[in-house]
Amino acid sequence: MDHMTIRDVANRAGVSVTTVSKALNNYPDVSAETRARIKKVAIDMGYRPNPIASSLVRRESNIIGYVMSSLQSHPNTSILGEYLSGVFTSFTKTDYEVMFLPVDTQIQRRKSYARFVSDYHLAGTILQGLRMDDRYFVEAKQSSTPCVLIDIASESPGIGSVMIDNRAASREAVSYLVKRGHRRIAHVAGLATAWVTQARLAGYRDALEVAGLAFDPNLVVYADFLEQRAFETARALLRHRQDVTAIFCASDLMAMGVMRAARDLGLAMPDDLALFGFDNVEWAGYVSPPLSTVDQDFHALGYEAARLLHRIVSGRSEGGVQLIPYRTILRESAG
Amino acid sequence: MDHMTIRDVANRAGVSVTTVSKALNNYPDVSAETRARIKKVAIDMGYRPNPIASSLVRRESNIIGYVMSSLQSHPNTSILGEYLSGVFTSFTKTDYEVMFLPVDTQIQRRKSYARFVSDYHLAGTILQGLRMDDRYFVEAKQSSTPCVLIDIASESPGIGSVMIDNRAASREAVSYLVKRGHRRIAHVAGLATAWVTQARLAGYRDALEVAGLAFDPNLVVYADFLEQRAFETARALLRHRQDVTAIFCASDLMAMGVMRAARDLGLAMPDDLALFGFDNVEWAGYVSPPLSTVDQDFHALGYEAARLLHRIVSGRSEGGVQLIPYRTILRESAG
DNA sequence: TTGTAAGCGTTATCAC
DNA sequence: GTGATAACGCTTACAA
Repeated sequence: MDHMTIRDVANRAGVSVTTVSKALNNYPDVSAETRARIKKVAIDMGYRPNPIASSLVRRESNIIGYVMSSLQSHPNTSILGEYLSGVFTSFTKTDYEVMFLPVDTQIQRRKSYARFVSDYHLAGTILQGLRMDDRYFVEAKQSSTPCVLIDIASESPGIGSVMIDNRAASREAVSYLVKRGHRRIAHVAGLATAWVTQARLAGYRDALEVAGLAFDPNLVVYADFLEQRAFETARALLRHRQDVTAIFCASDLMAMGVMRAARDLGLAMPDDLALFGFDNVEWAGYVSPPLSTVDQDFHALGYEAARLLHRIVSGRSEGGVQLIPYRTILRESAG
Repeated sequence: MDHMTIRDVANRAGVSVTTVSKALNNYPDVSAETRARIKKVAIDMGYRPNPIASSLVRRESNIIGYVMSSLQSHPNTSILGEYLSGVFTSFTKTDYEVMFLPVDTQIQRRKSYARFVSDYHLAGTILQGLRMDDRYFVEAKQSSTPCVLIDIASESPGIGSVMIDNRAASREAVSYLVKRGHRRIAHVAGLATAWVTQARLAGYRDALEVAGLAFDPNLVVYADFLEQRAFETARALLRHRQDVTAIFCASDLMAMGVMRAARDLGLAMPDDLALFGFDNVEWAGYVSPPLSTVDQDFHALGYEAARLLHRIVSGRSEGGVQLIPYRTILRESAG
């Protein structure tokens, strides 16, 4: 016998398959006594229900989809492991499995989001790394399958969002630079189509406004979260605008590019140029000078995303935006 | 109608379900004409076979499992995205989906490898980041389900392995240090239970032997692939053994720890201490001094692992060890 | 070459 | 409370 089926359990327990199914799924219309006996038999036999057969008839699986964009080109892949770790830590209490659905221009998927979801009757999805203009993001919003977005705030009902308060975090970082006496603070922004890019830019402007400093559009450059582009744009900026004494970067990796540019131009850090990053990636404290940054707990983001999704799936939540705590990390780079 | 079934196609095409199934699965006993007609109808209707129903009867799914260890604590998670990207790029030509099976002491999975595989009738698995003493590694070897190991060489028949030639790569790196005149070269090794740790250590010894240098066990320390442990062990080593002028690290992250130790002790790099890393992670060229290292193409590793698995699953390969090219990257840290 | 019918292992419906 | 029976959507002997 390859593996036990519900029939085997039924035979052994001397009841019908129906009763076994009901007992194991905790239906109310089974006597406590029978239920206990059946459960014992099932455990003794090492019976495990076949999730595929179950999915077929229930038209819903216990699989959730982890949709992620830019697997290949995105520089912050180091974070992926943390996200996933959080997701699994959360799901370890449940019986969910996680299926992977990468969305990448490189990896041309034939399947649409809708098809992926319906093919496997996914219970829900978590979407991470998507940009505002991603096809899958639009599809997910229209789909009736529960989903939780990481790092995108969505007003749509029934959709969950998990993120830190990017705007407040950015405001804090830039305010710190202001407090250190900087008056010309540039901002190396990320990818324009990323939701967080807008939020962090807004926080940057907030801080300037609070300090009574004028916002200068020329001091904002977009480097698409790429080290090389940050290097290039920052170098160009620092060459033309020697009044700039501090830079707030929307990611640590871009901060690396700025550091490289500073080195290239012979600027000492933090004396000639103060720097603030974002993310607090694993090596942020090891570069020289150690990088001041905003710590995001990616594990917690993944954990809460999974938890929220689970609540939505089981009807215990309506979705909405959930904020995760962040921390401002002060190291030498910001002076 | 929620979604098309094979019946709808059969009705529309004026044939039986059986014939549709045969036509769509390219069975020989269907006339070319009927097959063409059926396929056209299916496409016109936007029909997609239900993989769950198919799996139930075929007792095999088109899902492969991506088993990975140490999701949380492992420092090299930055590499995960590259691996996955490669896997998906390879599978994009097929109809496989990827299910995630993290194995972590933190994330206590109730399921065994065998159960995971049989519950979903996985077509095969890719195992990455496992250690030699991992329970799942042992189980996978015993299982009859095809699997491919990344970074573990296995002699078992029917099992595939994909990796770079770690031993040769290490020998090359250390030989370079020898060529630069170093005579006392230490080795910061990784986790003792990782397969690559042994291979890299062997390459280190090879290089010493070729150069006629004595192997000194005291010059080998294990830092478990952790930055902090590398920092501590390297600092202790460098304090007691001031004759050491070069260090070969089994990972770039550990090399960061060594850099920190050198800074701590006031050693200039590469003049007082030359350094060689391993992996060529994204930021390896951005630290100061830029790190000499061994470039692993993690994307290619993932790609080839998936390709090999696909060949094994379809009976076109027996498994075996497949080596991926690597490159030695010389930067300032090695002098 | 095509179709009939019997499953795959569950859950849902509705009698008893 | 419990149990036949009919699905779920597909594949596959076996007939025709």
